[in-house]
This record gives sequence, structure tokens and C-alpha cells, in this order.
Amino acid sequence: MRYQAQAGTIVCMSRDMARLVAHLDMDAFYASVELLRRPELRGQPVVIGGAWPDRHARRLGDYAGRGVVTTATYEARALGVHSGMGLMKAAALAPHALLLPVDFDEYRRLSRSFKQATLRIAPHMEDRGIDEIYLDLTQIDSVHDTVGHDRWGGVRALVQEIKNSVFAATGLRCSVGVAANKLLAKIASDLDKPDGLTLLMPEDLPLRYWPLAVGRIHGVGPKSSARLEQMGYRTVGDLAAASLATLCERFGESQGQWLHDAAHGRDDRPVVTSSEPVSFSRETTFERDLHPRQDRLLLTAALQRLAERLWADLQRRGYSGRTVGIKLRFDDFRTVTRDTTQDEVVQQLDDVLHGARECLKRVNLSRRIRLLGVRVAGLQRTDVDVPSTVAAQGRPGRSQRRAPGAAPTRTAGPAPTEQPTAQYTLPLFND
DNA sequence: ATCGTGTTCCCGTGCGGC
DNA sequence: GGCCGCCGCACGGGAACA
Repeated sequence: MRYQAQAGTIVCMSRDMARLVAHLDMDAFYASVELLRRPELRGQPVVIGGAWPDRHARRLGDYAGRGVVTTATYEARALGVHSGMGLMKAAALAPHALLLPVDFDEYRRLSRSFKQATLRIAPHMEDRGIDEIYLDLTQIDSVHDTVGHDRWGGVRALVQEIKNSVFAATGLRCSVGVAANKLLAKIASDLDKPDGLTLLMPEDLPLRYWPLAVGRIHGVGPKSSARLEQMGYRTVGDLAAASLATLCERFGESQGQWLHDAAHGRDDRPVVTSSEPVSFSRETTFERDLHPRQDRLLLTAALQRLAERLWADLQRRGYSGRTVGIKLRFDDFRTVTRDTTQDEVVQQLDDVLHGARECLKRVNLSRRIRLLGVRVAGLQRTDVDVPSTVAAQGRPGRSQRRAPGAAPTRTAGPAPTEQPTAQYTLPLFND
């Protein structure tokens, strides 16, 4: 037996018993949610992205502005439009496609629904964002059933039950992959989209895993893909054929070992059912690139607004943090970040603004600014009184001490409404 | 004018304490 | 005192992902 502690959860893994892990991925999630409300658009190329006041559909070709495609229906994908593509480029490819603005509140609502529906059947669930989850099915008895001559009949029946339940709760389809670990389950869920149910077992790897491009491995993005390909590793099989020693030589101990394991379908990571946030941030891309001096007032106002929203997020979720950071993206797409850590967590909005201003002083502002962001990390909970033994973990001594009568500790329940704050008149954007 | 928003993880560097 | 190695921490950047 091996025990792994992770994010406060003790996960127990038996070395001998093979695990059964599922990855569930909602099909074209945002687009599918929109089609629930606009069934007359079914069958048409539809793209979700951007935002505008009236939420009416537009012709993609009529769009002018910044933004990316968050999701495209399969009809739009057939025209070459994909997630992450700039909207202007998508408009050139598919001018007649329909464009709808994003509505995160609605997506979050449906996200909760499909997760709840799943949870009733498979309670060991790891949340991986708005539209995907991992499930550890190992402990569910029925997966071990043999149905007729089908060794995996129990798994199929269970997963089909989950898919049906998700559809009943939301009207949405999903694709599910099942394998011995998260790495392969993720690969499997992608093998037969949409509405797929795919088992990927060890004996399937040579035929179904090794032919795939290295970029299909979760964790190998565009940069690593290009590098691997340039070194002659185009497919997962190319990597699997290389020795551990060779990969370590070429990519370092840590990454080499990881690539070797991944190529052979080995992955120990447990399905983690609870976790704590690490940071909160808010950022915005401007309609036009702003000049650090000429547009100083606009930038100052934007920073104020971002900090207010971030502070509201923190209060609503019951966190504060010791680290305040900023992020800037310039007109040449270069990105810089700065952060600073205090002995104590920020107590009020002005502390966030003060930290952000300190960070800004350390940035060379000689280009126009495209994006501005604010971040708080080094989090501690504020809504419950944390026992001192736990609170002392971060930095012993002063961090938990609060002078009597100092800024009131936030209490559980709805966050107090934000007081209007004095506008900063000091120059935040100096040159 | 193609490239958003929010989050996490990893690594290198620099520095102080021991 | 200088130097070394080790460690942990802060910081900045990069990469990846939903």
C-alpha cells in the first residue's frame, strides 16, 4: 500500500489493484448550452466568443473587435474555426457563421447540474474546470460485473448510466474515456467525440495510443510539441521507443522521466476530490492599447476597477492573501508580471491597490499597454477562525496576530457591500 | 486588428540563514 | 573572515489548460 497526501486529502492506492479512472468531457460545452436556448440554430455553424450589451446573435463576418473563439459547434469546426482562434481570423474563415456572446453564469449553472448528476452515481470526483471531471470508478462494485461475454460490460453499463443521467439533468451530451489512470482516460475521452464512450486498456496502447501526435498528451503544448518534433519525436510511439536514459539526457531528469512514463501510459496521480485555491486574479484587455502617460487616467481607473472586483471576489469566497501582483501585456504581446509579499494578509481594498502600485513602480513602461491584471496569492481563509496551529504554517509569528480593534475580521455569510473608495490621485503610471 | 480570462505548475535565479 | 554547500523562500517568466 502507498499513501499519498494531497491538498489535505489522504488518498490510498493499492499497488496491486488496477485502478479504473474515467474522464468526462462535455461536448462543445458553451455552444451546446447556447443551442439549448436557441434550438432553431441547430445544424448551423455557431461560434461563441466576445461580449456585447444586447445579447443578440450576430453574423461572425460583421464582428469588429478583440476577442477569441471560446467554442465552436462541430459545423463551425468543419469550416476551420477552433477554440482560441482570434475572432477576426475566424470571421475571415466563416463570415456566415453566427456569433453569440459568452454567458458564464449560464455555463456555470449547467456545470453544477452535470456534476451533481454524475456525483450521485460516481461520488469519487475531481473537478477539472467548467466542463470536465475525472471519476475514480475503482470502488464501484458494478464495474467489475461481466455482462454476457463482455469483460467490460459492467464499466460500459455504468458509464452509459452516467451519460444518460447527465443528459436527463442538462439536455447535453458528453464524451467519456475509461482507462487505468487519468493520463489515458483523458486521451480516451478524446478518441470518439462527440457522445463517445471509449475504453483504453493496456493492450490497446500500441494501436490506439502510440500512433497519436505527441501534442495529444495532456501537458505537451505547442512549445514542447514543436521541440519534440524537431528532435524526431512526432508520435507517442516515437517517444515510447526511446530509452529513459536518452530522454533524460535530452530533456532533463524530471521532464525526461515524465515523458518516458507518459509514452508508456504510466501515471500515478490520484483522483483528488477536494482542493484549495492558490490565487485569485482579475485582468482585462483594453479596446485599444493604452499609452502609459497619455492614458494615465484610464489606466488608473481600470486598475481601481480590477482591484475592486478582485477584492469583492476574495471577500465573497472568504479569502485574503499576503502576495499582491500585477500583470501587463504590451502592444508587442510581451507579458511581464511583478509581485510583492507582505508579512500579513491584505486587510482592505487599499492594501491591494497599494501593493499593485508598488509593483508598477518596478515596470519599465515604454510601450503601449494592451492588458492589465491584478492578482492576490499566498491565500489564507478569513471566513472561519483558523486554529492557530494551522494558521501558523505560512509564516510563524506575526501573521496571525491582529491588534484588537484593527480592521474587523470578515464573518461568514454574504460579504458586506463594498464602500465607495477614494479615487487615487497619485500617478500610478509613471514613466 | 488574430491572439480573452482565470488558474496552476514548474524552473531558474538570487538571497539570507545555518 | 571567506568560502562552501544546502535549504527554503521570494520573485519572474514560461508553459499549459479549461
